[in-house]
Amino acid sequence: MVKEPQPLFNDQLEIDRDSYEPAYIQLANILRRQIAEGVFRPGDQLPSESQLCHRYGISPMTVRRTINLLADEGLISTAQGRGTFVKGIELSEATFGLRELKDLFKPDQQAHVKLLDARVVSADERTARKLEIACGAPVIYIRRLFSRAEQPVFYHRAYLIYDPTRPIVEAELDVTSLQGLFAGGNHSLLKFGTLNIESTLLTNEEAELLKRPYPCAAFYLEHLFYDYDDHPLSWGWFIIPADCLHFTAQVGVSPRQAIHSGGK
Amino acid sequence: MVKEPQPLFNDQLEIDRDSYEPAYIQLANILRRQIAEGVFRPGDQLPSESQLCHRYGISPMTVRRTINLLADEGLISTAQGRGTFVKGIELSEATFGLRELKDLFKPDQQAHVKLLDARVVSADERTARKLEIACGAPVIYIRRLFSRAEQPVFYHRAYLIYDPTRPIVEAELDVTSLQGLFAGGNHSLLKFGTLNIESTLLTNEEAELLKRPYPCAAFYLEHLFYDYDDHPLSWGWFIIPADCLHFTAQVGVSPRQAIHSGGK
DNA sequence: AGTATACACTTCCCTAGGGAAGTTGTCAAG
DNA sequence: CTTGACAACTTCCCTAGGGAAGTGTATACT
Repeated sequence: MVKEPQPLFNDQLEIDRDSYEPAYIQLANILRRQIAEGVFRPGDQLPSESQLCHRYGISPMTVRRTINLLADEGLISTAQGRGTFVKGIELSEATFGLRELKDLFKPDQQAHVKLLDARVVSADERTARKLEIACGAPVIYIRRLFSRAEQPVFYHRAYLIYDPTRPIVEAELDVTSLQGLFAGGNHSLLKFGTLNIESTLLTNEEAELLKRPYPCAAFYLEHLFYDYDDHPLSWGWFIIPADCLHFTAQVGVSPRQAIHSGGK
Repeated sequence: MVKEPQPLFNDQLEIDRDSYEPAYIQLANILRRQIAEGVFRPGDQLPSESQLCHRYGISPMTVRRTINLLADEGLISTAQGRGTFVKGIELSEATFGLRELKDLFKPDQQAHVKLLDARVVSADERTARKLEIACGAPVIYIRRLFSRAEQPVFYHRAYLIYDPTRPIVEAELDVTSLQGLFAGGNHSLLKFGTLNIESTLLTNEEAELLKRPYPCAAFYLEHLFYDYDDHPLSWGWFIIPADCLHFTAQVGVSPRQAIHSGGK
């Protein structure tokens, strides 16, 4: 029985039904902050769903949704019949995305794409295996260099299925296709893709193109895209010098997460 | 108007109420497969929630849950008042995890940790800034080399807050702490952490320790952990040669995802 | 003592709606 | 022709439960 406290700065203890924020998000924020403040520590059991219902005066379905949300975030874990528990931070659960990379593609006045090559070649063994075609079959080969403010930012090589009946060629050659791939809104033929990130050294050719000294570290980002028939459509890779890109991730509850909305 | 087709292998068209699989997951699989098969293409509008209710004979709440699930996956997007639409694949939505890294830490007979250094030093400027302490204040410095089958796998350096009143020292020095950090189950003092991944060259010292030729590309994984008082506790970085680690991710609907359960 | 059962507890999934809020198209009034 | 009201959609959030399934404990029985 807590006596009605002063509504401190952002220190919510009850669900405000008149708020524009949904109840399930408000509850998520309350629990998140309690975990962040150490009210519940890793390994501790959280109040049961029915307890939370009574405590905050909301229906089970809404509580359930909050629990699912926090479980998705990796903050808590649930075990049927036992309870829900606070998880300790796990490095292996950290995830990072390609948002930093997306910024590189952002088109503005300073951005410039130079198409170095675009021709039909015959597939070598590695390309043929990736694209699931016969060795020696014709494929489209493109090379391009992306610069920003006269400074080379990354180098892209790709092999595309050669199929005159399809307009994929122009779409892929187009500068905007890449940018659309990152920014979304491209209603393309691509259904599925796999990505692979490695760390690598620039080759001499790459170092020259990217105007970097040798040796120079870089990210190697490989992509392989499939169409709606589950056939490979394009395979290629980006070479991005180390000074142009880095990835960040977080684990656990950040202080900011607990204060701001933090919804999905 | 499709005429009732033969129930092909795994080609579910209705919700099976006797299945062990929840209805919302079955519906997610149905929609996922329809998207994968091109029944709904990027940009297309999906049937409305009430239509799905009638079509599959389930309640709105269950449909809602499916929609949320697929939206979380990034497969569809919803717009209030307009409808729900199939999204094209977006590279910027790809997420990479650190599971590959977790495997490196997996302790077995072949794994071996060599503690190269563990002593108290005074913080230089960079360390002091990261750990939010005074320049010159004492900190614990540790260096260790992790090998597998006699082959060096990564090199770790870290600076820890020097606080004799806390047992963090032993916990961090312990080999298992690292592994626990990845595998979970550590109910530690750590509340929050930030990670930073870059591509780098091995220094001469690192190359020698890791038994790699120079030059050699590597991942640089920096970590900064905070305790429950929001004070930095440890700062350090892993150096992982390029041949020991790579990250993978997928975008769009993979054929397997559409067939298997794929629920969370 | 050891075993089986019942009970209290948990999470989990689901029903069958109602109402708020946003979008779009229609249609009448100006 | 333009504008504004309105209806018909949509997604979104929520209620107030019920039942299934898993877990742990206390109790009764062999």
